[in-house]
Amino acid sequence: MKIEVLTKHENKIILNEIISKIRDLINYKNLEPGDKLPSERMLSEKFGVSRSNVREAIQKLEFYGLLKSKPQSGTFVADIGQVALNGMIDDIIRLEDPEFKDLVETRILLELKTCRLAALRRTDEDLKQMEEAIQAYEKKVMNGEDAVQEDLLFHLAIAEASGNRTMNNFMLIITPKIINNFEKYHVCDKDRAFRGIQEHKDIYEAIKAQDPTL
Amino acid sequence: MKIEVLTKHENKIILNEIISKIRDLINYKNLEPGDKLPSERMLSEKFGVSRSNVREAIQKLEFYGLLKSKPQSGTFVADIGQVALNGMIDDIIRLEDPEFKDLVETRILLELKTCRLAALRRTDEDLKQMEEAIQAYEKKVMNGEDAVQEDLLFHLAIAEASGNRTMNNFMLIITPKIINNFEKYHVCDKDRAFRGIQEHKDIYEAIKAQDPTL
DNA sequence: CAAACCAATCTGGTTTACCAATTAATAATT
DNA sequence: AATTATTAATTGGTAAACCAGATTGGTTTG
Repeated sequence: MKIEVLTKHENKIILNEIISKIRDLINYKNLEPGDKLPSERMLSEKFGVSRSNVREAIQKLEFYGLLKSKPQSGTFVADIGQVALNGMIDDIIRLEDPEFKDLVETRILLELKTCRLAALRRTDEDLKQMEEAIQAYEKKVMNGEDAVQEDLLFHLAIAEASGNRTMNNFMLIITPKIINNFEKYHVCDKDRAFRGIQEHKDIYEAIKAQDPTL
Repeated sequence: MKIEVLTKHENKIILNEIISKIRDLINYKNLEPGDKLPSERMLSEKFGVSRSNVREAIQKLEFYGLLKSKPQSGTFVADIGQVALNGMIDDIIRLEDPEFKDLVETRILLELKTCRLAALRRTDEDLKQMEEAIQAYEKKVMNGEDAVQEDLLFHLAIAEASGNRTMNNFMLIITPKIINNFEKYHVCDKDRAFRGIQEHKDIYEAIKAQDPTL
């Protein structure tokens, strides 16, 4: 078989095609939750693609909880009905890379919520971490240096203190994407950074006092 | 080399170990944003693990936007400073699977927000999708059947109508996990399902009227 | 007749070998 | 000596080979 190196985009296209074909197969064969998919080898042959690609597609669907593969056994349809499975796969295929405004919008939403949760649930250990992050931030700003990283770490510390692992994970996913887009525009002026110090301290005090009214 | 089949958990452990070693290496070598990491082969040799494992670790860090690998060229540190990079990697390693309450908490937060956004931004096409989802839901409930899937699709339709790809993606990630945990307890009784119909219709009308006060 | 056993086969996971694009080093040319 | 051509080595990606656990159908045994 001819070996070819694909770009990230091309790879995404054929990945979606395979996912789409897997969906069609599940429908055509009327596979129900718990049923076994054909083996990766058979799928790769049937679809005319390499097993690596089939594995990639399966792993993606597994990430979204639609399939479940067991070692030395097979890949199985998750405990989700056909209707939901079709809807979700369509959504997954349709899903494109997020725009910057989507990221910011989501980040604001998550930060508000994690702050409130952190105020209710923070441990002393969490407080200590946040305190360190603030001090690092303040030090950088006072020296006139860029403190985007320290700012970020403070917010991640809050997310961790919220005790909600899902939101913490989402914050981790969002943050670097924001940073990358952020640095392009370089929005952070000096005044903003100085105001940031007081803001951070206010948030810290509120969380310390366990007062969720931010 | 001895071949060994690992459980998902064991695999996760060694993955985190490799990630941790990559972080140490970046610190030790003082790699800055844009600098190139040693090749996958060298890393696998240095760490005493297989290249597959190294690739897995790199892909995970790439998912979180900390590394960037270019075909036939190398793997590079993303445009994120050392401080942030260390903080994020520590967070990623520490991150564990979410608990059920975390999922529900996040889902509620996202649904409220996506509803509000959908009310502001929905297109006619979105409305049509939502309408279909409601009808399917109503039909199932009226027949006394389980309608969890249709309920789910309605909420996903809202997420899509919100126009925020990040939140849409997050909803996709959360939903199946919720379903799996949900069906264990089987919380959905008949009365709740019937009330759901009216609730859905109310939400639909509010979004149709572009009124974000849900 | 049912249960236990066994070997052949199948499966997802893992390692190995190989590919082509890229990069560096070297040679050739002006 | 500087610049361009050319060759060799390196790299992430991909396909193929291999592994051991699981499955299955048939056989034997109680």
